[in-house]
Amino acid sequence: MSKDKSVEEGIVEKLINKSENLSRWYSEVIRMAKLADYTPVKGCMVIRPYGYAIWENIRERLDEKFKETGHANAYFPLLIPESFLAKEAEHVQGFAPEVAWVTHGGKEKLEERLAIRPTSESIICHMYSKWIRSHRDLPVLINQWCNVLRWEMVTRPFLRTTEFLWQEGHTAHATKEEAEEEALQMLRIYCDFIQDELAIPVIIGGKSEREKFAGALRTYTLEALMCDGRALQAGTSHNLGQNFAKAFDITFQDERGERRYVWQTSWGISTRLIGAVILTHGDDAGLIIPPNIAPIQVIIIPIWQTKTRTLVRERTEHLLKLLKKKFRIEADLREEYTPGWKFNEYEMRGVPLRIEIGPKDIEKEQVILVRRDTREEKPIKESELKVEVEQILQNIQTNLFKKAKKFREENTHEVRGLDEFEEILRTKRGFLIAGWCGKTECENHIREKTVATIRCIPLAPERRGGNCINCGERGELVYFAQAY
RNA sequence: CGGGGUGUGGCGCAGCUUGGUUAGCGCGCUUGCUUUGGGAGCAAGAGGUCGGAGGUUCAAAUCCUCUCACCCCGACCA
Repeated sequence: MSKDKSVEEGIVEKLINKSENLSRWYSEVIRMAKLADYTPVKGCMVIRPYGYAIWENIRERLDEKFKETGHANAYFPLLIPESFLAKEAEHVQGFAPEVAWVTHGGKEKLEERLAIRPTSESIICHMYSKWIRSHRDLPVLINQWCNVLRWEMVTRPFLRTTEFLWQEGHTAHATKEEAEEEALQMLRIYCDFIQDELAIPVIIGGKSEREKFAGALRTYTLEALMCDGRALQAGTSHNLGQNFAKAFDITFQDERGERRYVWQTSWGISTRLIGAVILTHGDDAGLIIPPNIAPIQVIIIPIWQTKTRTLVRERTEHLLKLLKKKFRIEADLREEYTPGWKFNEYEMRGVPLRIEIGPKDIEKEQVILVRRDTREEKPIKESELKVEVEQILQNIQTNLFKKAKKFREENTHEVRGLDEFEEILRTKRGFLIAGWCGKTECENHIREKTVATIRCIPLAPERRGGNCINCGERGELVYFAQAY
């Protein structure tokens, strides 16, 4: 918030413009909209009821899709013995810098340190090795919703916190093909979910060797472009191959009685998605939450005078009752705030649709609908309200997606030379499509020179083939970007 | 982890350079009355050991040392 302006106008609780200072806008809007708050512990935020309701909606809708595809929820412990974590070499190495340790129980020093889970592969694999004996035990399709802890240098609410909430799926299969199919299936589920429910367009594809999950055979990713032109990983799905099976000795007897290692996957999304929603859809007035996950989809603001209060209140309560079964709807009947104040408040908090009702509307048997994304206002007859609200919410949902997609398209550049590559990164950022030969040394070189990394090797490229932007050798077209 | 910045009632800040009475201001909050179609008005109130610890001094929000947190810009990660 600019100091001079606030002093002049005598307004303080006014949000900074999104375009003026994105970082500041981001933290202010989170605080002002009561999504989350800071705590005395670095990197550990409180997710407040309004923010948590978004998470609950995300969880509910995704959980349903997991169940539809045969997965069951379970819960594994928070603490993991050090020796478990150490079993898969690449895995430990990958996570070592960000693991927090429990060293004491009360006053007793522990014989073996316990890691606070940064992810649960190791403890889950340990259990799988006990549970899996026969091909008849397969596949194992388990998911858990939990918290994990990663000791981060730099933290930001939702986008990178020390503790965060997520979901991690862990599956074991008899064949390589089945595991690969599972990893891809979950990638598609995430993709549909993020695009349809969160209205965020994503590019799906594989990670390079350098960027893949520590211990995985292959990592698939969903990459979204944020409004500052940087890429955010919105979810991942790993084909773990037999790496963990070998480290944890997870074997089964096949139909011919032969002992074989299982093939595994793991996949996850986190509360980071809420950060992606905030950055993708918000504007100068505050949040815009896609209707499908909005805690409040519709807010009714009554407009009354002393003489008309009872009348308007009755109409409001009637409307509320009428729409409550179908929508997540609330009415703000507080008398101590003016309608104008409430308009701003609910816009800031990202409620997709507002219904205004006052004496003039009651006379005409109508209400005023105002949508958050376009601010378009229109009077609607009460008899058509239910249908209209549903249509507008749906329209907002698709409009948000279209807008975000348009932004992504405008900020995706195909480049041929490193100079052009650098120039675009320096000025406008965004996704850069360029050829890459597949060698890590070229990847590293590009990264050192330009700060961009390979975000994604697309599964469905528009065109195949391209010469490596670094060495010129024949390769594939991949997405580069500066990462969050 | 490097470079820069900020910590003063709930929020945003002033005061600090040049130590000196009861630490101010705006918003918010409480109570009352009047208001209410885009952030209402008046009146009366409540709320602060100045991020923390040490030091200098007759005297510290102010000077010094250390520390913690947060923000911004970079290197690593969902």
